[in-house]
Amino acid sequence: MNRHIENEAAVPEDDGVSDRRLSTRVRRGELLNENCPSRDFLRHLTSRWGVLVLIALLEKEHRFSELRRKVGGVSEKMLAQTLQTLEADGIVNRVSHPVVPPHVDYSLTPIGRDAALKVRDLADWIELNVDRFVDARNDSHLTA
Amino acid sequence: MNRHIENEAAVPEDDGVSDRRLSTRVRRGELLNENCPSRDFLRHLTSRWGVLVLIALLEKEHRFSELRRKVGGVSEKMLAQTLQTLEADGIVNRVSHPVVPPHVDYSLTPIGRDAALKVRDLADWIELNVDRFVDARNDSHLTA
DNA sequence: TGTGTGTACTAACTAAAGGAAAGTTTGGGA
DNA sequence: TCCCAAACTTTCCTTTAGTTAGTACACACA
Repeated sequence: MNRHIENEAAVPEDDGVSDRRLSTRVRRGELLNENCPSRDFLRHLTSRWGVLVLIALLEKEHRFSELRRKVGGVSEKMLAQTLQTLEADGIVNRVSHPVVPPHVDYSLTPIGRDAALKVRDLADWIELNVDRFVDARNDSHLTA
Repeated sequence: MNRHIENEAAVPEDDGVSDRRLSTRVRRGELLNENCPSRDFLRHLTSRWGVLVLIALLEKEHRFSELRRKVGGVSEKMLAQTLQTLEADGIVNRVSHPVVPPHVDYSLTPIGRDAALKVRDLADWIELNVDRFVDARNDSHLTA
């Protein structure tokens, strides 16, 4: 059965498959539409470990185990998975030097750097305002 | 209370439990540290549905089912959970009118609005650059 | 009178994701 | 000889996300 909630407002005649007309289909605010392709990139860029990896890579390129040590709390599995996702998105570069022991360098692509700067802006703002957040959280508990 | 950010690099002796000395423990860039309290807010603000809820609430306050319809793809359970988390963080206000059928309004708190603006900046930038992202993703597949 | 609708949830359950720890491969050092 | 290091992968278990069904109450329609 058709469980999808159709958006009666838009998409007059679209088969939902045409990737070439993205620029005409997707306009600002389209993120709220379930099928918006930006959602994937947003999800990857704002993923739990993705954010932290991007911030680390802004400073300089890193090796895998360097990132592992730098990004506190990340497991090897999740770091590998996060890096693979970001690489597939064209956000990070992976350069493997075929030596023993292995040596792999991760760095940001041009668009990856732009995106990482945006992500870091948000992260920095949160850190600078963390006290306001803590206060707001406490207030909400008192009110509740 | 001195909440200023310390520049000191070390903090050599810390039991990891003292919440009162956060201001001395946490400095800019501390997000990469596993215990940084900003991480929770970052996680909540950048959560899959949190981002979209914040963007929707920037436009105007919404009722629960209004959000449900607006944020495409969200389930009632996840919407409720997301809203509860954001409320507990002091990011959204919940106002329940005791009528039948139920009527509950969700809106942004002051800090929630500030945060939502930052989040929307990032989201807008991604939407505006989605074509670049798609190209970068395709390139990475060709290279790989 | 009965059936159906809308609202804001919660409970129960299943599928998916996350996380801890061990295994893999290859060469070099103690 | 045994162990280690790097960059993963695999296994196993826990946590989270998602789906479905259900609730209370009022109103609309037939």
